[in-house]
Amino acid sequence: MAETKRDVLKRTLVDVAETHIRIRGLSALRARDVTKEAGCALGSLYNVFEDIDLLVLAVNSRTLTRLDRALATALAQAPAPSDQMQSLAHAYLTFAMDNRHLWAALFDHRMPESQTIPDWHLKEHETLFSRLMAPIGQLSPSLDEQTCALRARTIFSAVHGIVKLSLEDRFVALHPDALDSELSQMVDAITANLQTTNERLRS
Amino acid sequence: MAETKRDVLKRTLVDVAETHIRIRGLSALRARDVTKEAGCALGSLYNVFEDIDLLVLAVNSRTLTRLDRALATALAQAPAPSDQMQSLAHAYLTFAMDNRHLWAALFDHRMPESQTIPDWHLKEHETLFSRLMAPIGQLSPSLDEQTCALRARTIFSAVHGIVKLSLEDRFVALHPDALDSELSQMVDAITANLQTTNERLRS
DNA sequence: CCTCGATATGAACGCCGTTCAATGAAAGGT
DNA sequence: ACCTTTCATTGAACGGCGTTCATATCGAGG
Repeated sequence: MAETKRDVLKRTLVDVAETHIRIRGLSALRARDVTKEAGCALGSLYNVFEDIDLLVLAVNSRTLTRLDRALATALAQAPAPSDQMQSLAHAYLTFAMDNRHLWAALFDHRMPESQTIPDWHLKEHETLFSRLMAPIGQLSPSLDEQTCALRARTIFSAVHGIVKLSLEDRFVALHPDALDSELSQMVDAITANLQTTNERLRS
Repeated sequence: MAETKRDVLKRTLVDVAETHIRIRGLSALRARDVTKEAGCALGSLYNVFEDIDLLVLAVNSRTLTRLDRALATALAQAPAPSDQMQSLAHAYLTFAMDNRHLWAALFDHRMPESQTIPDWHLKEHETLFSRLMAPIGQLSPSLDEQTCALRARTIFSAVHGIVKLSLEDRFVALHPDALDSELSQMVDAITANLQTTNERLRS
């Protein structure tokens, strides 16, 4: 099936919105700006997307895909599981710094008034967590899959918290080297804990 | 100096806004709703606050005060530094769950267009971090004060990340017991790491 | 009782996301 | 070639938002 004109417009709108968010941030995104730059009428946006939030989700979907590729690369480049943990965390930090606004949009965007995020998009987020499961499983082979998934989510959240608060305007900016070293230290603590947990379970 | 009418109105507006955020969340806060419920005209809000963001900061300031008191209590109730770390983390989780919208507002609120957060409010946030410094200093006496403050910020961020992502609508809700146990595990990992760090530095 | 500075008011403004009647374009039938 | 039917496109208009400001109201001092 060929690409319809509708598909072309849809892609153009996502392209324009992505560029806007990358440069000016999510909070500066305006339906009028996007449609003007895409060369279509204001109303056309609503022929293609239900509302502007679904346009944002389309941009976030792209960002998640790129982020996941970065994590997969980081995973492949490290040999031992403890190296993989470090590699994943620092790849996450690097991606966040290189894509500040697009990455922030992943977590800052809110659906309006009790409208829920579509399932396909939630699953894209879960993919991020699951990247951690391989090294966790190797460091703690005694963990069953469900516990492993839970642990992956927790560790992701901790690393995410460190990166997020560091990059917010709310707080005094940290020296990049200090941030890097703090993150390494935290991942070390987590990795060591996974290993001792495994030893406790084996005995 | 007596409390002027202006002060009374100011307190009433913060009271009303606080209740609104507690019940309906920050994103549902409207200048018209607040002033109507406070029994004053729409414009009166702007005689007392520069804009609605400073009203939100006033509410957040109250929340930070209550949160800090909860952390101080948690700290006082635990004897050993490792217990204090656990106590602080769980007090944070409890406060977040008991004050979901007000607590979320602390981190979800954004100043408009490159306007910066006032210094007095930034300092209130820093107070939170510094609550961690006592137990960290005891677990790792070799750390100098600056490193200690840095570490406090990192550990706060990690715990915060776990609590924040768990309570977001974005992801599937976790069973409260599982969340509690994951948080304990993470704090254990961090505490153990602080101790081994200290031993490495002493040798 | 009047005067005048300070305070309170809410209609009006500009901007926002969203809607929808009107217009235009494309496809098919005769 | 022409009409008809269907569907996409358009942008003025709508309701809701934070914010402003000319005007009305108040209250203390003369």
